[in-house]
Amino acid sequence: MRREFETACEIVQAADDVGGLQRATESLRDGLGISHVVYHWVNSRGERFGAGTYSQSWVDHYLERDYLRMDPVIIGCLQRFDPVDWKELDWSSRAARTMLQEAVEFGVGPQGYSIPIRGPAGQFALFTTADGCDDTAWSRFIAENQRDLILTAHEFNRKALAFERDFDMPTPTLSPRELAAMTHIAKGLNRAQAAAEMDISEHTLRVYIEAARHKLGALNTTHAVARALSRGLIVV
Amino acid sequence: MRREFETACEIVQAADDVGGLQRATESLRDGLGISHVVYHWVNSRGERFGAGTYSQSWVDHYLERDYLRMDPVIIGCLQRFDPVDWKELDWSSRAARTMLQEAVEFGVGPQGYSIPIRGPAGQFALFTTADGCDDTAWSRFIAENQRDLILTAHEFNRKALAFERDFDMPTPTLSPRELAAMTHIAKGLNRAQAAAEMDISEHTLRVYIEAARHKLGALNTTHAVARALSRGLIVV
DNA sequence: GCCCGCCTCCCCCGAAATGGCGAGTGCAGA
DNA sequence: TCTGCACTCGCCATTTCGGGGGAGGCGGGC
Repeated sequence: MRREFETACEIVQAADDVGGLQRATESLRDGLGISHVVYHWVNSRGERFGAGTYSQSWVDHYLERDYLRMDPVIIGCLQRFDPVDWKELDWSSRAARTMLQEAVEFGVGPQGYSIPIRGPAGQFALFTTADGCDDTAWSRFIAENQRDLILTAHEFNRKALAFERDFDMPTPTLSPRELAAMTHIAKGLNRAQAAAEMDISEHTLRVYIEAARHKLGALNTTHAVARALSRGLIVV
Repeated sequence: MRREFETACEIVQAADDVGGLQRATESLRDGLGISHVVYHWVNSRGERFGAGTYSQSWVDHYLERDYLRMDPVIIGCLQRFDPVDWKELDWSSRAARTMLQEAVEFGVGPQGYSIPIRGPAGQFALFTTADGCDDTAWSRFIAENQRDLILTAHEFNRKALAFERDFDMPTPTLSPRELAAMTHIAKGLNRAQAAAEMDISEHTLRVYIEAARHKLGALNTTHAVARALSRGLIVV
C-alpha cells in the first residue's frame, strides 16, 4: 500500500468523529495530488452525511437542485457493487449532463471513480475520488491505485459502521415462521396466499406478520417488509 | 499483493463459470497452505451456490442439519459488513457449539475468517478462509493477509456479479415523483400521509404508486416496495 | 419446575388499500 | 411539430389490512 494511503488509513483508524474522516480525505487528496476525495454515507435510518473535500458551495448547489435523486453516480452505484469509473455510467439524460457540467464548473470531475459498499441494515456508502485530468491520465491513476482505493474505502466503512453502532438499535430477531411469512409477503403474496403457501390458517399468518411488525418497530406491513429487507433479515 | 493471491485473482478473472471460481479457491488454498478457502454466494433470486474446498460430506451434513439457518458465521456476517474472525462471533447457543465441533471433525476450522459483501439486489456473498492452526498462528496469518483477502474477495464478487448480469432482467426506471412516493410508502407512511408529505392529492399519489407497481412488475404495493429496495432504486 | 417464546387456531369490525372508470396540463425528445 | 411521458385531479365498488379480543400445546433456558 502506498504511503499516502497508509497515512489516510491511520487517520481513519484514529478518528473518533466525522471530523476525523474529513481529515483523512484531505490528507489523501493532498497525498495523491488529485482534486477531490469524498466519503458519503447513508446510515440505517436513512440519514446522510459526508466527509470530503467538495466545496460547501457545490454541496449546497447539489442539495438545492435535489441532485441526489438523479445523480448518475448515486443511481449507478446503488445498482452495482463493484467500483465504477464515472465514464461507465449512464449520462444520457439532459439533467445528468447539466449536472456534470455544473460539477466541473465547481471544480468536481469530470473524472471520477466511486466505490459503493452496502451494510447489513440498509447502510450505503460511496468512496469517491475525482479529478479534472484527461482520460489517459485518469485511467493510469485508477490502474495504479485501484486496490489501495478499495482497501481505504474499507477502512472508512469500518469506522463509519463503528460510529453508528454506538447509537444503533439492535436488529431484532425474527423467528423462522415470521421470516417465512415476511418473505412471502415481500414476494407479493397476499395474506391468504401466503397462508396457503405455509399451509397454516390466514389468522396464524397474521400473527406472524404482526409479531414481525412489532419487533421491527414498523408502522405497517409494507414498512415491516422494507425494514426486514434493509436489515438483511429476508431476501426477495 | 502476494503471488498466491495474484494467481488466484487471475484465475478468477479468467473464469467463465463456477468451476473457474472453484479452481481459484483451490489454487489459493494450496498457495497459502491453509486447509480451506470458500466462496459462498446468494444471488438476487435467493439461489445459493458455493465454490470452495469444503468436502462434499461436510456440505451434505451442513445442509442436512439445516445449519444455514443457525450458523453463527452466516448470521453474524448477515449483520455486519466488515470482515470477521470466527472467534468474534456469538457461539453461545448450544446448537452453534455443536456445529463447530462437527465442523472440526470434518476438517473445517476452528479458525476462520469471513468477508461478507452485499450486492444491490439482495445478493450476499461470503469469502471465507479456514484452518485448524492455533490462535497465535491464525492471528499472524490474518494480520499478514487481511488486505489481500479483501482484494481477492472483491475479485470473486466482481466475477459472480458478472455471471448473474448475463441472465438478469433490466431494472426499470422510476420517475422522480414515483421514487419519492415509493420512498414515503417504504418508510411506513400511508397514502394520505405520503400525499401530504409530497403536497399532492392522495389520488395523484396513487397514480405514482400504481405506475411504479406496473413498471416493477409487482403484484401489490408491498411487493413493489420490496423490489424497489432490492434493486437499489430507493433507500429507506 | 416454571416461564418465556414460538406455533397454531377462532371471531368481529372499522379503516385502508386496490382496481377501474374518467380528464386535463406541460415539458422534452424524435 | 407531434408524440409520448410525467404530473395533476375526481368518484365508486370491492378487497384487503389492522387492531381488538381469547385460547391451547410445545420446547428450551434459567
